[in-house]
Amino acid sequence: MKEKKISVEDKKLQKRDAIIKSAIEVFAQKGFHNAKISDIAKRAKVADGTVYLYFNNKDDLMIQAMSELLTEKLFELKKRLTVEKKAINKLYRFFQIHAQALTGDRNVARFITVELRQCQEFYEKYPEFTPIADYIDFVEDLITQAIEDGDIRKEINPRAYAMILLGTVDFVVTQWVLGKDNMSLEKTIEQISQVFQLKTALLL
Amino acid sequence: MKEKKISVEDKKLQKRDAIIKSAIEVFAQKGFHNAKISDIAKRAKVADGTVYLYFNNKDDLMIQAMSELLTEKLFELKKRLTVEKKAINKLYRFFQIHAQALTGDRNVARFITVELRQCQEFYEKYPEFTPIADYIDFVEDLITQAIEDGDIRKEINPRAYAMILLGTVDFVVTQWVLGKDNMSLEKTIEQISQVFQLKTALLL
Amino acid sequence: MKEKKISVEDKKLQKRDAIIKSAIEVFAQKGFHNAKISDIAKRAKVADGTVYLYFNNKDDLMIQAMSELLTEKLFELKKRLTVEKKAINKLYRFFQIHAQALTGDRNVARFITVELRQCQEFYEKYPEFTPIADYIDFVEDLITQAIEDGDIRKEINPRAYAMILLGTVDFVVTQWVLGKDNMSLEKTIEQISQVFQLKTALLL
Amino acid sequence: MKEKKISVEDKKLQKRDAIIKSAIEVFAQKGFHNAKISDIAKRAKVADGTVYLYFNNKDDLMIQAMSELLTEKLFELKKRLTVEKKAINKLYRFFQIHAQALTGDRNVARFITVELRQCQEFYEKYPEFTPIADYIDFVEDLITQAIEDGDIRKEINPRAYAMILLGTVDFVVTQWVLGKDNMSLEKTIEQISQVFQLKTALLL
DNA sequence: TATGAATGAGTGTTCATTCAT
DNA sequence: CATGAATGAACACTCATTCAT
Repeated sequence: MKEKKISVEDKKLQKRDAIIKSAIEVFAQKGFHNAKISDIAKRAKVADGTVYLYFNNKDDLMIQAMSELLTEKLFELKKRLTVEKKAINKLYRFFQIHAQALTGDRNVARFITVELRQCQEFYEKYPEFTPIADYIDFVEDLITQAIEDGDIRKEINPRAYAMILLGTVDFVVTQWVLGKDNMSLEKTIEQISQVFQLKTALLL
Repeated sequence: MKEKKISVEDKKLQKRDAIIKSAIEVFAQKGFHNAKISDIAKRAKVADGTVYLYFNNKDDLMIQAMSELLTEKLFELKKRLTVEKKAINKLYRFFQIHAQALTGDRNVARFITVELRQCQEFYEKYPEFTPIADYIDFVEDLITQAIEDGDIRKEINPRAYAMILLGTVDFVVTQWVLGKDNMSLEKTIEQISQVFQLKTALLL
Repeated sequence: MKEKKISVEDKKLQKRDAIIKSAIEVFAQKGFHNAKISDIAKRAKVADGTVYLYFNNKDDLMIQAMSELLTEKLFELKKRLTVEKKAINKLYRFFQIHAQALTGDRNVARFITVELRQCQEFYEKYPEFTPIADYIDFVEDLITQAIEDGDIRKEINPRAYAMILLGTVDFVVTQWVLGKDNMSLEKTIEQISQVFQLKTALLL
Repeated sequence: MKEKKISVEDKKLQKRDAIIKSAIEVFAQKGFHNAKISDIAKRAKVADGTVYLYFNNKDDLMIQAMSELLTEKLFELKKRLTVEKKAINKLYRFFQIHAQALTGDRNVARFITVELRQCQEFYEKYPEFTPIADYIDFVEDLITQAIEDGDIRKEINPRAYAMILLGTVDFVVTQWVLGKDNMSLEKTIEQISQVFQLKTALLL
């Protein structure tokens, strides 16, 4: 009985996860407005109507898909950073790892850099939806720690520097996603990374 | 006679400009996909069909509106930078002026930071549409000059540094546009500017 | 269970048939270009979108409506001709029955004589759409048989004679449909029929 | 003065004729509904608005273009038939000449066989528009004369026989225009012509 | 007369959402 | 819970017609 119940709930979760997974893929490939619920349902192997058993509407699906994707990516990223002990080192690996994480899947990269923005409607409708805030907070914390460690000058504003780092990743990945940068992404990341390290070396 | 001719041509230009202006406003407020041609026409005080006398279709209107806006903004920006003689100074004023220019009109800011991205479709359909490339090139040139002037270390890759600068502006403005940054835009800009100047002081 | 299943499938067929029926009526009354999908949908008592569940587009609906109508009419016609044993008799009844069949429904008549032609676009787009070919083949076969029976002189080209017969029906019905023939359709048919019989009597 | 006046009127006529000529060409090529006034105007080298100085609207232009074309064709046809003295001979040459006249220009043929029909709207709106009636009357007269000459049996109804002849031409040309008849038009015409002559020989 | 820029009504088609089964 | 057939609102774009010049 118990097992059965669990199995039923598992099925529920499985179905919801399948839809989220499909949604991320389809939204990423086609963009929010060009993505069709029926495409997402088909890919998740459920009926169109089933999507509405788990999500209120297309907006809701988008928001939940994004939240989940970003949460997951941030979680993975944090895990990979545990190998570094010092905040300053975590910081400079963050840049590379974050960029490389996106490089692995152009669709996901597109989803995060492009789609995430176009949804002002969402931000207005759902003010609690603050997907990038967690990233900013995380990086800001690292910088604060590095300052406390004496690895970054205390004159530097942590939030400001966080935005420089995140903004740069975002911009570079966007240019790559939109296919407007002839330089290879990896090479660009490397060059920028060097600039940051040059500067930071001097910031000590 | 001559005046009449001019007046007719002026009217044409006025009408086209009015449509472009409306398009920028409506696209910025609603986003490309939610913007209706009839809204744009109404705001420009012309008939729906008139839009199609000046533009091939909605895509074309979007692209021309963007191109014109970006060209105009870049032109203004360059003009304002002429007061500075040294490249390094131009560079550090660029950041502030560019950000302030966007601050002046939230719609314009949203248009450039948000809409400009969502149009991967455009970039695929119209590869000749490279609106940000001019900005990157301009900043890159300034950096190259500053390096030649001996004001920035020659180890720094100009393109990489250009992307750091532009990416940061873009990110900050985006956060402001999407209403997710509680700090005032101006203050953020100021703080980031200081970080850059700190670094660059050390870059000498 | 079984009945339920059948009933569902029946409903589907009923809906498709209702749309085809409406399409024939509306296309016949207004002509292809002036017929609105919404008119057809309304008459079939379905939503506009429902039409697109059963047909790809307006062209497709037109082609399928025509095909179905012509197939059905030809089937009925053949059935009614079975009472005649000899090909020559079938042939001379064909003319009358075909004409009378059209007389029964001016809309159907108009559809077949008028709309069938205006669709050169269709013939170019969909070369496999050959609605009248079956009619010509059928009549040609009858004539060939009549020749073999010795009821029509072997000097007569079957295809040529088939076109005379079909062309005449078509023309007469067209004149009637377009309301340009004051003589009653029935009377005209009768008179022409006599001419054919006169001739054929002599053809023996 | 007088010459000038005439010249002005000539210009008027020239312009009107140019528009009619263009209309026939464009209507024939694209069909009534797909033909654009602007296409016709461009081909006639006048402004769009100029068309409306000579014709009330698109319908009117269509009707006048058709009338003029048919009148002209019938006039030419009658002239070519004057070489024959006997009605019966005129009759049997009519079939060939009429068909050949159409063969010369597939667009004109399409115009007459296809477009002429689809305009039930016209026939309803403008009952005085009876373009084919003249053809029927002409052929009917020839048959009546042939009967009077003793070349066709008096049992034959002239109107009925006229419709057989005209219907056959119409059908054959239509099949050719719509590209559904593999046999060459000329050959078909020849074969049908033989059938008629066979029969008529016996009608004496 | 002649022009052609401007108009705006008109429509095929899509797709998020619902609900009877 | 799950389905997927049905719905119908929404919208880009066309083009016959007008009218100020």
